[in-house]
Amino acid sequence: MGYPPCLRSLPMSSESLEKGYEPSGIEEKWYSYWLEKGFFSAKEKSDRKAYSIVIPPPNVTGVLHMGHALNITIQDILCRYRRLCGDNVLWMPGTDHAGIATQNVVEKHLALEGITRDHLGRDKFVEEVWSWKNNYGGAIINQQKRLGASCDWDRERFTMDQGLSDAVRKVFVRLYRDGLIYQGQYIINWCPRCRTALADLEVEHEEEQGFLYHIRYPFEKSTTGKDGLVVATTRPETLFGDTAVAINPGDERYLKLTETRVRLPLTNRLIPIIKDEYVDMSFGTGVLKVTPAHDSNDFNLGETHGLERIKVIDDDGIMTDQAGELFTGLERFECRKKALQELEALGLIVKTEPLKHNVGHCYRCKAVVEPSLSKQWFVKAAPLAKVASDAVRNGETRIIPQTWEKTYFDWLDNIQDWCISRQIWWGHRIPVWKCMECDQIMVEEEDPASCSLCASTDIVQESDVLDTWFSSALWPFSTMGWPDDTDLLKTFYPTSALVTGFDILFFWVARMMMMGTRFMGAVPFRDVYIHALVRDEHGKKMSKSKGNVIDPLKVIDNYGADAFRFTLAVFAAQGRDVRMSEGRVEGYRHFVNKLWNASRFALMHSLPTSPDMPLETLFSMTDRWILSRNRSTLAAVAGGIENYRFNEAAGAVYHFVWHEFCDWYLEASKPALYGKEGDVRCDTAKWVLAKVLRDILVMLHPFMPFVTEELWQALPMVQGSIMEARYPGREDKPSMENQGVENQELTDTSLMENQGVENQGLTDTSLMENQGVENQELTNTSLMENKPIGEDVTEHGDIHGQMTFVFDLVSAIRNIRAEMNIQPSMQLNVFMETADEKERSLIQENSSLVRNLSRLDSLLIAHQGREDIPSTSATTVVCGTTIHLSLKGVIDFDKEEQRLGKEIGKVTKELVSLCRRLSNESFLEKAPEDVVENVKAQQKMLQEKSDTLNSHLERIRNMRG
RNA sequence: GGGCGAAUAACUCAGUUGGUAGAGUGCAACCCUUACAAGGUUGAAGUCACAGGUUCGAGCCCUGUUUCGCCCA
Repeated sequence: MGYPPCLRSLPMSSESLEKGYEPSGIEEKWYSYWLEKGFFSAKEKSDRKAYSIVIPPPNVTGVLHMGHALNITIQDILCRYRRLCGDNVLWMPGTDHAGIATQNVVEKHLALEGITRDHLGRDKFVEEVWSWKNNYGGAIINQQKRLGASCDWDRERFTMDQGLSDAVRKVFVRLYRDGLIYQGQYIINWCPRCRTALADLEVEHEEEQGFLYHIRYPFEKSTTGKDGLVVATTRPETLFGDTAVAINPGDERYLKLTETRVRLPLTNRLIPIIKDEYVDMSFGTGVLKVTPAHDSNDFNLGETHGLERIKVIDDDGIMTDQAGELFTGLERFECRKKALQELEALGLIVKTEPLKHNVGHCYRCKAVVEPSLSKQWFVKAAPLAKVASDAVRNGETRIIPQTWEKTYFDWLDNIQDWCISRQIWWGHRIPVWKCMECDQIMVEEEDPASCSLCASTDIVQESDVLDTWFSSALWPFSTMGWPDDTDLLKTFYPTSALVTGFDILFFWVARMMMMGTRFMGAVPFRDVYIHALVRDEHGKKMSKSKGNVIDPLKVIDNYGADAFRFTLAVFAAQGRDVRMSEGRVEGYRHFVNKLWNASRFALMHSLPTSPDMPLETLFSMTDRWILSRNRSTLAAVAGGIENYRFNEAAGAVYHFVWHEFCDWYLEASKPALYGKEGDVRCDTAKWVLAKVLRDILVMLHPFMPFVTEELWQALPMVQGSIMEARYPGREDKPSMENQGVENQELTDTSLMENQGVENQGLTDTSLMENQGVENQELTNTSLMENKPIGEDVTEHGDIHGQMTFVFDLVSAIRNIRAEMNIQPSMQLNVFMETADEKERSLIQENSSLVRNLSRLDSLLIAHQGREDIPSTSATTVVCGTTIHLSLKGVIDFDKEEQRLGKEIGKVTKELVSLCRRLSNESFLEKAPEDVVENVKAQQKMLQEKSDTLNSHLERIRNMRG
């Protein structure tokens, strides 16, 4: 055996780790190492199972916020985990061109120099935007890298790239030819500040305090002007565009009305009184002013009644000359004020009452949106939506958590046509040409040179561009080279998962589903994982302290990317809101440090340089226990990630590392590691230590890539990067696709099945781990395999339960020490008695462990009922074992009495609750047998405990008395 | 107006087939025990928003109420 004697194992002074973990420097180092090695690169063709994710492309103008950080972290966890499973992983990164937002940014930029886009002209302006994009755009990409994102950066895409633009064009032309894109004159949402149409979705409704104005419209034949119909409106300035007033035919108030026309105030126009069921009798006066050019409902009413449409507000939000001399040229809200003044003067304002109502705002610039009549391009959405919605109904795509399916269905099943034209310059220009000679319309993939009908060369391209979301909708396949039938598409489409916040479920997810099913004939992703949102500065809600926005990059600076990521993984489980708490990140930074120091400790003990288990091994119970816990944790973490329960995965490994590995195993194995139990035990303990630490790093790697790599590199028995490691028990698992989440739960047994996998067919990367394994037949087992070392169940019962008992003994003694204020330095003598043979042998087998961990001088074990119980002792009970701490000369009877009283109180309380259940006949009758048995056993044990404690209390009192 | 979600320890939040509540931070006491004071040991702390119901048993299921938030019209 080539292992150095334990006694010679000295700390590796030169190579030993720093005392605390310092992320800065380390993160940069490993990130560039990974890039150099090409670990993030996907193989276009591979025998390995494919796993793919396309990133939700952030705006090219964007900067990383908490929402992005959460989103990126989750995707990175998935991708890194799948690589550890041996999958061929593609994580496609990129940005979108964010038409309106980017144009706004560049316009502001130019404004500083006193330049407007009109000065420049379209071509020059677009050039400016490109140059801005190339200089300043995509800052977010580098910010994503700081988080550790393992995207395949060589494939980074931008929605305005040539290939993606070609895809956009092809899709537009096909949809047009299929009759699913049309141009039409409808009411759309107009942003007067951005000077463009918006889709319905791009309007944010906010409740505002406004007024409901009751305005009298005199009857045509009124002589006094005092009789007429009173309309109620929140928008008096649109009055100039009224072409009717409407009442409900069933409205009793107006049954006897004979008048047919009213005179529109502030103008001389006469407008008809129409009747329509649509009118809501309960709102206001029951009389509706109808403005077909500035309200979508009025537009529909105008359609059925053949009303004129008069536009009174122009594209800049200024009143047109249709508003009459007095009001023309006024800004729309100025006009409202002035019109009210005038109406007041004329005595036509009947009433003004406060009203909370919803006002639409532009989602880009927050200006109040103007519903306006306009000629725009639309996608006929219903047929596409049907397919997209059915795909989820059939289970071709799963939405997780499932509750979001309802929202998804509701929207798609009631979908409105999608306004896709934008009156801006930055974006994909609509591929439609019009012949100025013969009005022929041409919709082409290639720019036409002349009219297809009359051959005139006087043709003009549509000036509008497409909605950015139109190109984003193609993202899962346009980024992979569609319309070409590329290897990338063959390998990675449909993608495995999409990870996003619910805020773009409609904007993006639903539309990708529509386009994917239409053009690829297959859904774009198998799973959609919807995570919580971290609301920020504009987010309606952050923290109580106002305006307290936390910058993710600052968090990384302060706590390290690993701690931050781990925190986000824990947050991922939450509902719809995440409130970022820096304190929590700090807590998990402590965890990173804990891991660091545990590794540091391990490395001080000259871990084996070969992954093979020593020939001669002697596992202690603690060894078997930690190996068993290690296996369970591997399974729990894998299951958590595979089922998108990141908090469970993170929680499982956290608990294992800190509260099992560090708190118990490391402490328990110290004597062996320090050579106090002989060479064989020393080698065995080191091997177990190395094995478990190795697995811990692997299971933590998806969450904390940097520190795990740093530590991995320090491990003597592994080679290469942790990114080349394999997740124990998960190698070459069959595809998860088409399996229900419920069925994916990993169990210990499923891990066992993969044990003893032959090393023959390993891929080149995994070979690295097994270098130096020359003599297979001589080695028992390797660190890298997951052989069933340390069975969970022995002839005495389960190892976990057994060790829990032993640890409870230690805790019980510590408890007494603390409660009795006994100095830690004071070595005690303990006497344990039990009638239970199993407990007795457990104590015996672990007596040195118990002595070490609870600082005992001596530990005596005996059958119950012995007479030589130390007279001055403190007593407690664990399961069937009574523990007596000899406190000769130092016992404080008051304290002991107090302590016993407290403990008895606790036990009694539990006992009462148990007895109450057991005395309930229907409980005994109806509850499952195992539950009843369990309760009975508990009751018995607590009763014994109570008796023992009471008799001891008695004795103490006697002693004192 | 329709829909969805939240209410659990002082704070931020977990808690998936209903079996008697957990984590991080904070708090208290004691400890520089040779990996870690960013640590260790021990402890205190919850009518699981409210009111009913189903059940042997409800944080969890059902009904209603209150407060807050979001989405859609």
